[in-house]
This record gives sequence, structure tokens and C-alpha cells, in this order.
Amino acid sequence: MKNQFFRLTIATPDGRFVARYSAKGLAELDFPNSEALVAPKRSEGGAAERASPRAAEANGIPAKIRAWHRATESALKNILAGTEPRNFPPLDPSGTVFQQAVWREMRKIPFGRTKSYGEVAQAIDRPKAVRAVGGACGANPIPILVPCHRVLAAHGKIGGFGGGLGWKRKLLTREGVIL
DNA sequence: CATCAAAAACTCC
DNA sequence: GGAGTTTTTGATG
Repeated sequence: MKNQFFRLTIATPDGRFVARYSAKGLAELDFPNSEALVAPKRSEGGAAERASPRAAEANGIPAKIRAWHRATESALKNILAGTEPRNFPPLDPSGTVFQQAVWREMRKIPFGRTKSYGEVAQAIDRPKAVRAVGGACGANPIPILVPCHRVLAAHGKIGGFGGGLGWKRKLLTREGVIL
């Protein structure tokens, strides 16, 4: 795929996240530390890495993307602060049909609530695919905004988390979830 | 390109 | 603790 992704960063009290945008919306979000990349000097709100050949659009970032990024930043910071975000950017994660179904289902989990892998599996009409649901969660390219951290194992166990279990615990605690 | 085998953020007995 | 299910991914022919 000839991704002409736009990569921007979001500075939070928990580190700097990296967001990538496709032409349709937010495609990926990475935790801090997951990738060591050099700070682009002094750009604060974010910097485009792959600007188009022509600097037709200001700073190489279309207004559309900047608007999405603003929503992403706001939503992310809200969740990190333990408050419910109001507006989301459009999401465009790439994955198999099954994975998209799982992610879509996860997005329906209300703020501060949790579901088990089994419940998600039932919701997408594959009650026995609980193991596969776990796999789809791990493949989620947009953590936090797609609340994979709100999915726990059965019997209140925490399960796992791609970006490190520490994150999962912290996020749940801030949302007021009691394990 | 078609098939096989192994692994995974699970669940239930 | 062990077996059962489903999907994804990488190796094999």
C-alpha cells in the first residue's frame, strides 16, 4: 500500500504518543517508547514527517488532518485524565473483517465500564471465538481510543495488554474501574 | 498459489 | 491443571 500517512505526535503527561492518519481518518496510535524517534526540533503541536513534494498545503498538513488531530488529542488527553471524551476523530484502522467487528464492538463499551472477551465474542455472534477475540484485541492499531483496555478476562481477571499491563491497570483505574 | 502447523490479550470442566 | 474453539500468520510443497 502506498501509504501517504501523516504522522503527528501528541504530548501528554504520560509521554508522547504517535498518531498516524490515512485519508479517511485516524489509522494508528502508538504508546510512548514503543518507537524511538528523534524529536523534530521545536515543533510542539506535531510535525508532519512525510510532507507532500509540494508545500502546497501549509506545513504539509491538510486542514482536514489537523482538525482530526485536534479531536484525537483532546480525546486522548481526556481519557488519560480520567474524564469522558466528547468528540472523536473518524477512525480508519486496517484489519480483517473479524478484527473490525471486534473493534467496532469495543468502541461501544461505555466509558468506565468493562466487558469480558467472552461477552465481546457473543456480541459479534461468535460465542466460542473468545480466544480469537483476544487476538484481535492484540492487533488493535488504535489503543485507548478503541478501548481494548476495557476488555477483561472472565472472572475479573485482567488478561493481557499489548502496550504493557501497567498501562491497562492505569487506564482502568483512572476510569474508576475496580478490579 | 494451496495446505498445514503453531500460537494467542480465553473459557470451562 | 487440561482440553476445546476460532482466527491469524508463517512455513512448506
